[in-house]
Amino acid sequence: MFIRIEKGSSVPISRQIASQVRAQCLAGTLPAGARVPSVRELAEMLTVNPNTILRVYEKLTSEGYLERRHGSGTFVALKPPLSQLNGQRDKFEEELGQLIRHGRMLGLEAAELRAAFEQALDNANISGSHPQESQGETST
Amino acid sequence: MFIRIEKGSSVPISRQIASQVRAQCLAGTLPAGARVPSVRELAEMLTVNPNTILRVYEKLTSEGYLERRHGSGTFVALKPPLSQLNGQRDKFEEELGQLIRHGRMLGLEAAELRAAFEQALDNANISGSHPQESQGETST
Amino acid sequence: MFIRIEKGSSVPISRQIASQVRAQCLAGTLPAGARVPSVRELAEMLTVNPNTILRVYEKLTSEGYLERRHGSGTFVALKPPLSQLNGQRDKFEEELGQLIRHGRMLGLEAAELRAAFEQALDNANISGSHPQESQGETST
Amino acid sequence: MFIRIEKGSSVPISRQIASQVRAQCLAGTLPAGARVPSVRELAEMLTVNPNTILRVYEKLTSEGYLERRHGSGTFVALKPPLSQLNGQRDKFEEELGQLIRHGRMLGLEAAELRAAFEQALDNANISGSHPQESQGETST
DNA sequence: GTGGTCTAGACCACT
DNA sequence: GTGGTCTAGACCACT
Repeated sequence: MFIRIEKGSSVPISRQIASQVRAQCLAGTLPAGARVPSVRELAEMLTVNPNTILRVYEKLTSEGYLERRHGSGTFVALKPPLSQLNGQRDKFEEELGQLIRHGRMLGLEAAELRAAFEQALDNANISGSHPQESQGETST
Repeated sequence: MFIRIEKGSSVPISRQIASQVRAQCLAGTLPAGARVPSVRELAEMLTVNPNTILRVYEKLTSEGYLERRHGSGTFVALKPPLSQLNGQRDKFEEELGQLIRHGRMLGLEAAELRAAFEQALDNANISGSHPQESQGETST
Repeated sequence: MFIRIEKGSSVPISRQIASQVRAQCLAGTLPAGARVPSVRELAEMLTVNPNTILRVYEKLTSEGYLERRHGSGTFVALKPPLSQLNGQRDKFEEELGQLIRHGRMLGLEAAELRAAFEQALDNANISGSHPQESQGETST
Repeated sequence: MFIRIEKGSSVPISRQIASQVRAQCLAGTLPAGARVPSVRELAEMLTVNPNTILRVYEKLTSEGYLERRHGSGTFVALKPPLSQLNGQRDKFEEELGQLIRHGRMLGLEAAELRAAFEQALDNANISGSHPQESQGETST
């Protein structure tokens, strides 16, 4: 399981972890039935208080994403709440909208915002062709 | 002054307001010396408790964005901390990166992310030419 | 932490508390890193509303005197703004000057002012030798 | 009438003026029956809003310090509330005590406080002999 | 009218 | 337990 924590962020660590686990369950990156790290393992991996991880697992279990099997570990639910995928994506779009409005308020132009977006896409390690570039490549 | 509050958001109202005012001060949308709505006015406009607004104004004053003049109102500081503009933009890019990684985790492809981004740009009322469209323009 | 509130004073409670905490941070009476009472504790100790204490802690945090750690308490900043010590002392002298001019306007003579001053020093629990007394000491 | 305003002070201008006028009435520096400057004159002298002066005069009149005679001006009351002199002096001592405790909290030693006090006395233009100096002079 | 201070109390998030 | 956010409302001070 890959989790990335932004320690400086104003978003609480527990939420950062929870939303990333949720996303990976919904996207299938964490396949149904897969075992996730134990509370202690993940706590150590992220250098976070084990209690924090415990709360996150508890919450995600109550939400139907995970299943805790006493003595054997924590697993991605066999039937994760896939119905929530669209809701999560809607929320994603909503947040993207807010963030872009914020960028606009900071005086960033459409072109600058696009540049930042493509940069961020690259950093997120997505290869997919970029419109401008592919256009240039093919037409030239 | 234009402020948009997302009441459902997990980001506290006060922070939403604060970051929007900060951005507008830095971008010059709120020019130095301009009077901002009174605590009560803004509270009414946003249907938020006046105390919440007061706290925001207090914080922004301590940060150097605003100036409160007893009995006459609250104003954009004559010398707003413009030096923070770049820091704010860096923070914006950082947040954009986080959000896009989140979208990726939700299984969204680069193309889908781009579509969502352009949609959000449109909604943010930015006309600037879109790559796809510019293609159309050149081809015509 | 020792705080003394003059409830009858025209100086708001919150400012009285703030200036005393500031002074103790600068003088080292409250050593860097030390834990200060929780919002609720101090509120109870001083029989003041917790919100008032919270505001004070917020302000002092923004000024760099304190650090709040969510869930674990409030602490004297590791690097308190010692640079402000001289400024605070200058302010002290300025206020002393104002007060003494006021005493003069009330018709108090230099001798009376000195008597009041020595009395106040005694009450402030300072042993340091008094001019008059030291005279006695040297003469004995 | 001599009034000194500290514009940077956190004490409102109106209170600074009021307390100085009160003190001068009680001390007799402003003798009973004496005419004080008109609202406009004083406002101009102190470059303060006339409304502020008006409020001060109103307040002091209601307290018995001044008398306003329509068409001819404002005067020190023929029978100013001298009974308040002791109360004002008590208040002065109380404030002196608070201030000295504050100085102590700032880490100032008794000797430093005394030096500041004598300095302030000098600045307040009081000649009265200083204990230390006079002692030194005579004994040496 | 403006902002400033303070109380009271609810509910949430974090360790 | 800790701090964080928010509401509701009183009363004061300043222009």
